Amino acid sequence: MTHSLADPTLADAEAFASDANADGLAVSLVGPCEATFSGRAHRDLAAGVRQLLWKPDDTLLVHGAGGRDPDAWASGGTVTVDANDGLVVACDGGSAADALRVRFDAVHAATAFDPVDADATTVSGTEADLKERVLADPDLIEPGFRPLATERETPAGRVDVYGRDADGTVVAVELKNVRASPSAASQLERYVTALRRDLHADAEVRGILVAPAVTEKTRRLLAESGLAFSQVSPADAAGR
Amino acid sequence: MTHSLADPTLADAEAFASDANADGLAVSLVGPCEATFSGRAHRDLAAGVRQLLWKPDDTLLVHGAGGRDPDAWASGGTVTVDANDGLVVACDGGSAADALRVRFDAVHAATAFDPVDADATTVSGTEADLKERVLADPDLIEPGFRPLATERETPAGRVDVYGRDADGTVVAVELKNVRASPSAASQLERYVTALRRDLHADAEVRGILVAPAVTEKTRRLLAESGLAFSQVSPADAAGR
DNA sequence: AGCTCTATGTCGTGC
DNA sequence: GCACGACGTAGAGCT
Repeated sequence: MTHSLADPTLADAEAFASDANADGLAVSLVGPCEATFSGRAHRDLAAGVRQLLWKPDDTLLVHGAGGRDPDAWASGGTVTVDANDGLVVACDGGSAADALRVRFDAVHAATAFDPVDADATTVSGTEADLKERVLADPDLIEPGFRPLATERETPAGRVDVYGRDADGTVVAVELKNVRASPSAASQLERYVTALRRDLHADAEVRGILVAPAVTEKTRRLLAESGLAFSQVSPADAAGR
Repeated sequence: MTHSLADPTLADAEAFASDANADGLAVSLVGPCEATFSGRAHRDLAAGVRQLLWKPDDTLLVHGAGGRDPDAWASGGTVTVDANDGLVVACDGGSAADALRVRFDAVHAATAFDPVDADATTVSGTEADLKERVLADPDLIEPGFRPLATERETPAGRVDVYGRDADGTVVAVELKNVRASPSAASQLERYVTALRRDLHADAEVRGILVAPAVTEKTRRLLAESGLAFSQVSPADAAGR
């Protein structure tokens, strides 16, 4: 399934890579290369040793020395390989004008393998879990709060949780499972304003930001807008 | 500089990887593995063939069949390798509670190489370029607009460009080099509100969103908030 | 270290 | 297919 070449000629590397891709395999090429990307932005990668990963879905990743993100990448286009002048792996970005071109002077190592699909990966602990948690125990948000709907539509977007507080006042809740930034405060304010407009002119609408924490500036923005903050962590059961 | 092993024993792979890392090299391991991540969220990768890239800065990337983003990753911690029970490459996330553990049943291919630094990469066509462009020719935003400051601080965050229009009215400009979403409108509204509060109570403050395009909902939100939109593309010279 | 914001963000979801 | 918002966002720039 997995096979490799050490120091292949460029012609051999070209055949190796295109055969592997035709077989639905992922290909890793390591060697000195330069690259350019042209699309929404422009990117130039000066000569240096990098790894190119060509996935079966025709995603190209060019990785250098550091960082989680590739130095250059392309996806959603058609990939071509050509060994006429160096080994050129190129991706024309399909509908977008994005184009990536990687040119290897030499290939030190080539590996092809049959990678597992993304559905072998499961994730938990996301905002969806936080929502489940507060719906199961609405008092976490505020004693007496009762949810009426989730993802309620407003002209300004969907409110995460919509309900009423102990006094029967309408409440819009915005959930964040990370420390909340100013954008979360203005997002909530947008919803509250839209709800006030949508309901009767004299309708009172409260807004509560639910998150494990807020930044200082965010706390101030909430206060200025008359919005509340309720501390709830996504995981632990000792909320509020 | 670049060297490889084909189908090494796990002990050999361990020695290969730790030696290479000690020499400041990047290491690629391909083979059947499973992995778990525990931190801000949880992630489980069922058994399957993947590529692990261990960069010299101790970033770990686990890539499967598709997508630009790794199936799992870790950075900012200490990486350890151990071949006692499978080949385990683990990263304790340092200050964060993030921990990634990858366990290989076998290693089909191992490659070590000396990757080029990120400073070999240059980028252009970003929002910074758009800012330069409108500062060089402020009439692109609106005839008569005159910039007074960039990144002006307000209690709600930094205004991209701050100036006055042809009538002398204060203007806050928010730049986007992509099609603008509702979040851009509320970001601009935050700044305008903060400026009105900061300046005299009777101060008039206008807000202009500068972007190549806006979505329909964004256009409506701008109108409701009394904010303007000015179409300027990051690249082409035919603005306004 | 903390905070704010950009990004070729990418990715999922709902229309 | 477009739009919208979350993301273990990552990464840069500034205080």
